Amino acid sequence: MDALHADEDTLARRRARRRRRSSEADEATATLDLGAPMTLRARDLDRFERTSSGATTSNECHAKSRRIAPSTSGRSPSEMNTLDLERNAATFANAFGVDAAAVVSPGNAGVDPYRAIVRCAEKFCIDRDGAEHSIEDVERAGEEEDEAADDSRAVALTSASLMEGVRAFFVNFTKKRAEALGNALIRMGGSVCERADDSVTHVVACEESSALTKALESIDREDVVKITPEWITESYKQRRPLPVSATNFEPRTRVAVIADRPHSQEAATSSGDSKALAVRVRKERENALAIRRSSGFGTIWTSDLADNEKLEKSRSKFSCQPGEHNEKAMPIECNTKVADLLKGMADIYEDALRDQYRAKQYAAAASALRSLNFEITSINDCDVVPMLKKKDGKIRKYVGEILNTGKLKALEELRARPDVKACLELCGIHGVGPVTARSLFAKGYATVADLRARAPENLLTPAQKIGLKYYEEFKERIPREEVGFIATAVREAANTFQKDEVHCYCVGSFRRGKETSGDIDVLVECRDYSLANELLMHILSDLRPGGTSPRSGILTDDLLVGDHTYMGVAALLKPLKDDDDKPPIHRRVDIKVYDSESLPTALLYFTGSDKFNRSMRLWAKKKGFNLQDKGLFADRSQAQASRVRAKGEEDVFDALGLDYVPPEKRNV
DNA sequence: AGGCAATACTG
DNA sequence: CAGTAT
DNA sequence: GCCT
Repeated sequence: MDALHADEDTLARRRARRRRRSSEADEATATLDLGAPMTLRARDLDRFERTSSGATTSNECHAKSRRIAPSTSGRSPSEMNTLDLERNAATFANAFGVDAAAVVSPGNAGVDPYRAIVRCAEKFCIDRDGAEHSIEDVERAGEEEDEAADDSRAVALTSASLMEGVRAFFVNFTKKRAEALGNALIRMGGSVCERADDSVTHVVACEESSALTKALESIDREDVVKITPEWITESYKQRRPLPVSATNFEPRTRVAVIADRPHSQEAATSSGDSKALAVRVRKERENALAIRRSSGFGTIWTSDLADNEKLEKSRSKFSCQPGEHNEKAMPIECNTKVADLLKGMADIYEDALRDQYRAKQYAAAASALRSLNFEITSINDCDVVPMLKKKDGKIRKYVGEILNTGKLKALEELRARPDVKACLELCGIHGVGPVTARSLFAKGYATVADLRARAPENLLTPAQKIGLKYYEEFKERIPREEVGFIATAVREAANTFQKDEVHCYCVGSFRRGKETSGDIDVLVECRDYSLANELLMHILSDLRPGGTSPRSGILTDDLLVGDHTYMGVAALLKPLKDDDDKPPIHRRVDIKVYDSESLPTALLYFTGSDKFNRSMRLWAKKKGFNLQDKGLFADRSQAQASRVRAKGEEDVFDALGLDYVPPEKRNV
C-alpha cells in the first residue's frame, strides 16, 4: 500500500506542476483539490457518508449528489415521489441542455425515474452529438421509442405530437428516403399524402424544380408551405416544431472547402451563402472530387483518375463501408469456435510474439468469420471471405484444421509455453505491453500475483502500478447505464466551467450503441481552445476526491494527465441500484478536449471502432488525404492550409467519397 | 519487397 | 528514443 | 500473414 501511495504522490506532484503552469483562476480550484488527502477513495467517502457522521460539507455534498444519484436510499425506485423526479429532471436538464419536461411527464408516471433519466441521457449522448443527423437516425429513434414504450415513455414523450396537423407531400425523393422521412413524420403525429391535393399542408423538397412548382400550383390553399427535409429532422432533434415560413425553404447545401487561399477562406467561413462552392449532399459521391477540381484545388489529386477508379472499385472492401458481407451480417454470431481459436492466435502474436501485423491478420480473420451470416462447414466456405480466398493461405489451412479436428495444434503448442502464458497475463495489466511483459517474465515474474507479492518499488511505472491494482476490475465490462452515468458526471463537471461554452459527448462503444463497454470515453468540445487545459483541470478538480461538488470523488486515480488529454480511473460513489451492496467497480475513463473545428473528426475517431478507424484512415491515405482526430487534411500534412472544413461527421465521409455510416454500424 | 493509421505522453 | 496507449 |  505504501508503494501505491508514494506513486500517487508522484502523480499528485505532477498534477500540481501542470496546474502551476496554468492560469491563476485555475489555481483557485486546484487549492480545493489539494485541500484533502489524495488517498481518500470514493468507497471511503461513501462509507463515510453512510455512517452519517460527516461534517457539514460532506452532508451538503451528499444531499446534492442524491439529486443526480440513481435513487433515494431506503425506498424502491417506484416509490420515489414526483418531487424527487422533478428535481432529478431539473438536474438532468441542466446538465444536458434538454427540456426537463422530457423527463417529467404524464407518460412517465410510475416509471423508475432513474431509468427515465438514463434513457434521456443515452438519448442525449447518441442524438445530440453535434453531428449532422440523417433521417435514418431519426427513424431509428422512432423505433426505439416503440420498443421502449412498455417500460418507459421518457424518450417518446415530446415527439409524439410534434407534427400534429402536418400533412406532407414529398417531391423528388427516392422511394426509400421518402418512406423514411414519412415514417418519421408519422411517428411525430403527422401524415403523408400520396398526391398533391388540397389536404397537403407541407411540400417537402430539397431544391427548386419544375415538379415542385407543379405540386405547389395544384394545391389550392393559402397556407401551404415548402420545407426541406431538415425541417422535419431538426424539429425532431430539438423536440419542437421549428418556425415555418415560406422563406425558410432553401436547398440543403454543404460546403466542403479547403481553406488555404483567401478566396476559399472566405467561402468556408460564410458557409451559408457560398453557393458557388456549395454542393448538395445527396448527389453522387463524385461530387466531393468535382468540387475540388472545379475550385482550383487540383493539386490534391496527384494520382490520375484511372487510379482513382480502381480504388473506387475496392471501396466495399474497406471495413468502414457497408460492403456486401458487412451489410447482411449480424443477425446471430456465427463460427464462434473457429473465431475464438483464431483470436487466440492473434492475442499470442500480439502479446507474446510481438508481431502486431500477423496478430492483425488473425484477428481480422476471426472477426470476418464471426460476422458471417452462416456457419461454415467446409474449407470452401472460406471463399466468401476475401482474405481467406487463397488456397495456400496459412489461416485458411488453420480454419480447415479446426473444421476437421475441432482443435488447432499450433495454438495449443503456443499456449503450453510458459513464456507465452505469462506474457498474455502480464499484458492484461494496463501499461504493460509485449516488451515489458517479456522483460518481467525474464526477471522471474510470470503472473499478476507474482508482481503483487514481490515486485520491488521501482519495477513498475506509476501507471502500471494502478493497472496492477485494478487488474481484475478493469477486465469487467461496464453496463451501458453506468457508462452513461459517469459520462454525465463529467458533463456536469464541465458545465460548471464558466469561461467558455462547453459540450460533452459520450463516445466509444457507448456511442456505437453497445450494451456494455470496456471503458468510458468522454469528448469535450471547448470553443476557445486556449482554455482547453484550464477546462480539463477544472473538470478534474470537480471530480477528484476532496472537492465540494456533488461529484467529488468519482475519479479515484490518474494514469496520465496531458494538456488536453486525461486518462484515469473512476468509480461510482454509490451503486446504481439500491439493493446492490457490492462496492462500485473501478473503471477506466478517458477525457479529451477538442476545439470546435476538430470536433467532427475527433468524434469520428473516438467513436471507433479501432478497425473502422484504421480502415477509414487507410482509405483517406489512398485518396491522398490525412485523416486524424484533429482534422481531415487534403494532403499528407496537417497544415491548417490543407484542412478540409467539416461541420459534422457526415462532411468527412462526403469529402472522402464514402457513404455515411452511423455510429451503430461502425462495430466492425 | 514493403506496407500495414496516426498520434500523445512517459521515462 | 522505445514503449504503451488511444 | 496477406496484399499490391
